[in-house]
Amino acid sequence: MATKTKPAPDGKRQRLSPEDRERQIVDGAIQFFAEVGSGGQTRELAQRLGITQPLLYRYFPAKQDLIERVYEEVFIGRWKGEWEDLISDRTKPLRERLIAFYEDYARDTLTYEWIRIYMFAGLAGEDINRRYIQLLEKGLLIPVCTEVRDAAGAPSPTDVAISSLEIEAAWNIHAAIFYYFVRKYIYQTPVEPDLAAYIADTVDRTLDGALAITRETIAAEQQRVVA
Amino acid sequence: MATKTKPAPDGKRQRLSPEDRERQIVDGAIQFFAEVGSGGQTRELAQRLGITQPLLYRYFPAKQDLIERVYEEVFIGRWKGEWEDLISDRTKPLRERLIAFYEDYARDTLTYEWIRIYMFAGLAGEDINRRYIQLLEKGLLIPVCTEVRDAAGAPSPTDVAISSLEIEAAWNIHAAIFYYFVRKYIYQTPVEPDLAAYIADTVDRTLDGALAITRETIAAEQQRVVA
DNA sequence: CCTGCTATTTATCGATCGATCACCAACGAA
DNA sequence: TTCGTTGGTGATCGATCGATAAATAGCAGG
Repeated sequence: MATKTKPAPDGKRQRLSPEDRERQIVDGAIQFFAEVGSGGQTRELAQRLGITQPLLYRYFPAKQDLIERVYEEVFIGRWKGEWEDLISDRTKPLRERLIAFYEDYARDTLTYEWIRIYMFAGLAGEDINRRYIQLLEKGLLIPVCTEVRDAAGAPSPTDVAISSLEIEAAWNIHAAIFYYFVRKYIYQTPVEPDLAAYIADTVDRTLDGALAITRETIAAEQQRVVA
Repeated sequence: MATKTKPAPDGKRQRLSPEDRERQIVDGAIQFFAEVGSGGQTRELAQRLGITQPLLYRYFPAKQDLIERVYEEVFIGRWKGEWEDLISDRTKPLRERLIAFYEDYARDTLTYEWIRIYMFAGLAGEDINRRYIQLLEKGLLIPVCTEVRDAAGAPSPTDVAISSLEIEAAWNIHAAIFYYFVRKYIYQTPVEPDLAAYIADTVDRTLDGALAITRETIAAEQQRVVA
């Protein structure tokens, strides 16, 4: 991910293979657009890469194409299908699974570049955010709700559909972790330095709430069925 | 707040008092910059206001001055000192106080314009966010921690200093509410439509966690004192 | 109705930005 | 060494943007 860009040793031009150059441009663009947003100037990006601005247009016919490549690489490329298995692995306590997941997720996804590009894209009205949220619901929130049901001794979602408040409870856990990185990388404010402790404590605090709301949902449901 | 802008009834120019025109420009700028960010063009802002672009420069010598006026108006202007009293009013249960506060806070502060301008400003590296967070810590997070201490039957902060994990627990509550509006106004994704129910449920879920971490903090502290 | 003040517009400057094109030079094949 | 392919650069175009200055028009006071 971190391609070391030599700033053209002397004044000479350096000729790279198209694959290497493209990689270098995309990596540089991720850093650059994370810093200043997709409104950043192609000339400044080129300067940081140690190349001239027209060269960008040899690899990407328009600036927008480069931006979309960045979105693709950052958002779609970093999702791991195995996370769903990790969440659903009932040989370990749910608490431990959530902590393990969020430590992994924070390392792979909740980085400086990811958080900032994600927020820039959201503000720009890109639909990449909505696409990602669909991925998140299907691959994380619903599995979490399913496991919370199990941990609460409640019926599985195949018997009683997941309520919107249960999804919101899963969002609460996610929001608490996510917002930590918003504070760190967007507001650039000091945060609790021990990330592992923060994740563990936050999961502890928010998971109990999710278990409670699930029990309430099920109790209300059973009340409804009886009536 | 919502100044009705007549788009110049016919082609004629309309002459307003400086106060009215300035108010109209600032209100329009809040809407406009919330939508597109402070990078939005002065010509487009002027067009939306039904005035010409140079007129903006009669009221604000530079674009940056208008932007800072918007920050001032939105962030500093909307904070209510009475919120701290509401949080600290021990004649009502803490749960009810928090719900009442967040309903008020959501109505006054967590609006489309506020959330978006706040996030745009954060990404732009403005220090307005850090200033606001200082306000938030002093006027909300610390008072909440203080009340959580009381509700948990724990010593007051004057006896045992508030730990960073307790502050983070207060942040968890705040993040859960805040992120709901990020989803609504930045990602523009469907959210639970019943805001009052969402706030009440979220406070219920996150407050118990905060009480628990406070009890743990105090227990660890007392352990330390004994040893 | 006239006159002076000033809110508002018209016209335009200089800088910047995305994009294009003709030209240059690095490297492999012969 | 020569030469062709192609990665890379210099120069520049047209559009856009913040900002300025001169011209215009609405309105109050006489």
